[in-house]
Amino acid sequence: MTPEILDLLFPNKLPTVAEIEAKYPPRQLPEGAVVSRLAPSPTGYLHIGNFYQGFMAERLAHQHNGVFFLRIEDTDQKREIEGAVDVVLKALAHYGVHPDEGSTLDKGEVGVYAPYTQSKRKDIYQAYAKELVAKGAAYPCFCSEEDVEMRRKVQTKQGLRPGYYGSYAKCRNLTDEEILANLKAGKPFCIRLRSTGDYSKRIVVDDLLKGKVSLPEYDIDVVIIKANDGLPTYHFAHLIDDHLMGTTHVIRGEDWLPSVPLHIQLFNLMGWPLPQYGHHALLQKLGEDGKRRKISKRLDPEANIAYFAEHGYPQDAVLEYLMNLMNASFEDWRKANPTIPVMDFPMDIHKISNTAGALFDMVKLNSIAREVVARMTAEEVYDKVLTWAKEYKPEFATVLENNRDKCIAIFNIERGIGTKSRKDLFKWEDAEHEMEFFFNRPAYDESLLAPLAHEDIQKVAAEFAAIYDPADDNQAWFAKVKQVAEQNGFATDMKAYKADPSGFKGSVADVAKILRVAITGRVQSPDLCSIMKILGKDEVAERLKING
RNA sequence: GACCCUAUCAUCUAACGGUUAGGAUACGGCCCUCUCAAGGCCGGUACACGGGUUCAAAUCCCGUUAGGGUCGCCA
Repeated sequence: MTPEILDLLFPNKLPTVAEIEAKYPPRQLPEGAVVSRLAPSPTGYLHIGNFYQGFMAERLAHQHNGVFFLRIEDTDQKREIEGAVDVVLKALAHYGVHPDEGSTLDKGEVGVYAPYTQSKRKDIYQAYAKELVAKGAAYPCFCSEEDVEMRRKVQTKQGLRPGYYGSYAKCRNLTDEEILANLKAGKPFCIRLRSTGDYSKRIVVDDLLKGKVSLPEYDIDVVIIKANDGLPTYHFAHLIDDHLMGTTHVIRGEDWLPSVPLHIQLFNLMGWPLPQYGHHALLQKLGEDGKRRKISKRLDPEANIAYFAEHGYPQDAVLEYLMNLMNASFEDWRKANPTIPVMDFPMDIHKISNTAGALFDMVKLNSIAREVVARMTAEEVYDKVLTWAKEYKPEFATVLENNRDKCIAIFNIERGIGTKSRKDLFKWEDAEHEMEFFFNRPAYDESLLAPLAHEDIQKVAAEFAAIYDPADDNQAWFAKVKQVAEQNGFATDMKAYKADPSGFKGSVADVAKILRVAITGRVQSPDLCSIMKILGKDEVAERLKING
């Protein structure tokens, strides 16, 4: 490769490889420290699988006194969306998954290996690519999209493995004269790796999560620098960045497993130490056809991590659910350590199940959310609901802010210690509906009380209102309910009622039902005594007035 | 089509050659009970199939089948 060609291929002034290596020296970290990363594409959307992967990587790094960084993989400019990086940053911040390096919401990019945005690292990739071309380890390819398309068609038709390899690698052996002619003719070109792999040979990789995997060597001359913008493809960017940034552990979805031989080839070509690879199974969903499939951006709203914030799932519920997917032993740990933050769980990378992808289970997530909320104090619930409402339901936020004490009292109803708590509220978007009758007098609907007689209902309500005292504790309150029951021919004792239903107008349960419907407008509610206390004597009396 | 990964209750999974195959969620029942939500107790359901290896297999090996993934100048 002549210097003339190299200069035509890479016309810009580039730093030398030595300069780059000097600028980004290896990390000085204690023995055994893990450096891992989350490397999303800025598509305006953080996929739950991506978040899952990042969370796993973050735990691994931060539990092994290492570094977790965020790198933005924006080498495909067609997919770029304004503000997309903020979407990622906000999601991570929301869950407390903190990168040590990379873009931040308020301080720009932090970290000594900056920039962490691939489009800003173009010169770095180009410098290495230039060196590879100079060495003959890579070459310019002038094949057009149509050429590539045609080749694939032919190969597929003949039942051959598609790809730019062997005799199908048309530009692999162009002479300098041919290259020069193409360049002078202004033909666009990409840079391809001159693969040294032999598809008939095998390579065994020791994957952190999969164990030993045997794969064919990679013989395709992949594109490393794209023609239209000179930016690298994923493979090349991964090589350069994870080398320079000192990544020790590459945690990613198993959809990357087939390209591991390529990545190993690349690292070997450069003479760089290999990172430890760990490929996790992909999160799945049950499709309409009853078959499993990847969680899909188009079909599944919960594929977007933002879904859970929008619906007011507690952060810890999502984290605990995902942690449970990583290490099933998390459940046992949680049971034994009900008050310790999820981030203190010792996640064990070797215990991540090496199975097919888990089906995303919303029901289980809900169940975990109930437990998470049950562990909170009423004040915590209030704060969380308010934070959610401010963002997604401003008018509800106003109600919450104007009635702080009342709301906390409401959230405190039947809030016991841990498992004994009420577990109906588990996502904040439901709070408004559950609290509605505290703020708006419900319409009285007697059909809910059928077949009780109107006069009985009226009398029960009136008599209870007359003796109701908010100072009563639960026992005293219930004694009065029983008293009213007795006065009106309702059984005070459920056993007696069940033994002889026809001997009474109904039971004490029916009396409570009358009160409940009048007070809340519903046939089901939390503890009625507590509700009445919060409403106060006057409001209770008002709601118990049943017109003739 | 080629290559790779995976296979235990409905779901997430435990088991790392010897267990009545364990737990959680879901489901059903009973108890508790002013309704609901809880809580307590109990219950049913699983080693994909076929061959080996072994005294012994869910576990190791091979095959079959099934599901998933990859085969882009997307990541």
